[in-house]
Amino acid sequence: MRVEYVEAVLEVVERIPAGSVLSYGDVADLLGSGGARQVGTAMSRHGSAVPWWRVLRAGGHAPKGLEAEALTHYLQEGTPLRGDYLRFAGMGEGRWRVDLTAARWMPSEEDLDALDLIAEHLETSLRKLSVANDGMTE
DNA sequence: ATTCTGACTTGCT
DNA sequence: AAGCAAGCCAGAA
Repeated sequence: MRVEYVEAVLEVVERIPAGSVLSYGDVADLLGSGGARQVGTAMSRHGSAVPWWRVLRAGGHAPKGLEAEALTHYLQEGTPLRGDYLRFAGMGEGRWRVDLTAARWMPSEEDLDALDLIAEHLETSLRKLSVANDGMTE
């Protein structure tokens, strides 16, 4: 996975405001490159320095293995949740999910501009590399 | 080229 | 809610 891709993913995640979230697939769509799995891989390996809990599965479940820690962040940020999170909030246990329809980030116009810029930059740098590789192959 | 492996997704039981 | 199968995209062996 190219560093340009990882950086683009992280830039997008950093723009998600507290209390909002995006699914892995959402991020991939915004980038216009790769898929949900790629975003997941990038976050798994390089996401520790950004608000990683704001990117999660399409069904509203937090990233595998990080549910407890994610829940504390959701409670702090007031992220819309569904389920029995109240009862076990302290331990991060119980059945709960982020209410994606309510919590999904709706970027403002300027945010959209910034996101477009990120996607565009990513596209051009990836294109350059593929051209360079074609040259090598021949 | 083939197979396996993922912080994935969608549809169906 | 939980499990499964398929489809998905990329990297590694």
